[in-house]
Amino acid sequence: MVDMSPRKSAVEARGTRDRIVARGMALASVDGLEGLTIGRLAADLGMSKAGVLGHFGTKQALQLAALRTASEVFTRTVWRPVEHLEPGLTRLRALFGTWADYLETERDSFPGGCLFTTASIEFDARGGPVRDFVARLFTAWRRRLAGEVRTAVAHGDLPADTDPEQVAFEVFGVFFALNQEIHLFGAADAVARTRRALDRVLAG
Amino acid sequence: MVDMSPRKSAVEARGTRDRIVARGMALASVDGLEGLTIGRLAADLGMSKAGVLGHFGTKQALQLAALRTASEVFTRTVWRPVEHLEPGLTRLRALFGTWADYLETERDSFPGGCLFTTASIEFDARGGPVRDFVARLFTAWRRRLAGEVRTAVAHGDLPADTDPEQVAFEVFGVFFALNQEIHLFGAADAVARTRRALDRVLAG
DNA sequence: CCTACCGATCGGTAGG
DNA sequence: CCTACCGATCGGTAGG
Repeated sequence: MVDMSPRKSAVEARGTRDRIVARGMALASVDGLEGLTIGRLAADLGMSKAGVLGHFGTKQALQLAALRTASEVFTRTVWRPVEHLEPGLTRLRALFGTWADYLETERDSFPGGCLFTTASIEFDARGGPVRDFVARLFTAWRRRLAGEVRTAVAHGDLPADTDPEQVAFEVFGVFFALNQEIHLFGAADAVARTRRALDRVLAG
Repeated sequence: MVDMSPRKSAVEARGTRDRIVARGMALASVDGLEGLTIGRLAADLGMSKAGVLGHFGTKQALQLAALRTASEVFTRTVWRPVEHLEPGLTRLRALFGTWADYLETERDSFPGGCLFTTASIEFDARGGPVRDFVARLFTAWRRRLAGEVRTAVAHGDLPADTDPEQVAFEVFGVFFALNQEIHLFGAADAVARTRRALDRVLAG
């Protein structure tokens, strides 16, 4: 571990780094991970550019740090609260609820909308570590969601001929639509529409 | 009409403008409408920056021109081919086909994926004319799609209690998911998944 | 963690 | 449609 400053302790440096990442997530949510510039981030935080960049080395490392932390927020606010629930349809529906809440209420962390959706659109036609990381996140969550569906089928909560991957594909589509509804249209009835859409996906 | 060049006729200038817009659409599809820079566009076309910008005046006008032309491509390749078909479920299903084809095969025009989806994500947390134009496009297409659903209901092709706006919301979600499937994942079975998803949306 | 700096590129303009 | 240029900002580095 390299001490980044002669003036701040390791604990203080860690706190500064966390503040940078948190602000970076919010800025990237609005302007994209490329639109997230070191200069604006520094000005926002009252720091020098070198002070910001010193914690990461490169812009790409900062982008990856923002995505990694955002994925921890997602895990904490969407997956974790339903982990203790009874496996099957109960947990699946609860998951849909925390997911919709995440898109609706995480305005402080992601004022410009879901950072993963933004990053997916922004990097899907490029190569490199950021694109790979985004693809891995979506793949992992798709797989996990399909697993929840499979469990619900095994419990007899959903028809035996349900295709878990197909359901997962459709559920992601619904949440993409919800994200647009909230941020492009500012629609008030977005969550009601989403709930109906998800019910239909499950009804098969 | 102001002649932009002492050396090119108005017809030639128009052709140049068209080439700029076509290349701009492709670049914006990959790097976004902000990532579309005058300098790269000029270098790509073997022109000077001033030569490019002279046709539009500002970058924002170029962005709007790219979106407007892209919307004409969309109308020509998605809506127009089904206009002559029998109104109702037949036309609706044909529309889904041209739409999926547009996402799958318009790789020359939009190598980085659907420009409207990109623009929606990129501008949804901002103000200004570009955001407004994108929102108007989506609103118009949502309304038109809902109208097709309403027609299908009126023809007895879909249940009387079908909610056309709800169906339109879900259909857009499916196409967002298809766009990701193609460009982030490069998935081969994306169209089959999409067809199944759309069937389920219509089955209600 | 800062100041001071680097070359490259940004959107845009003047003038022809 | 071009050359030549503007101030601002980009990511990043040197050195402390």
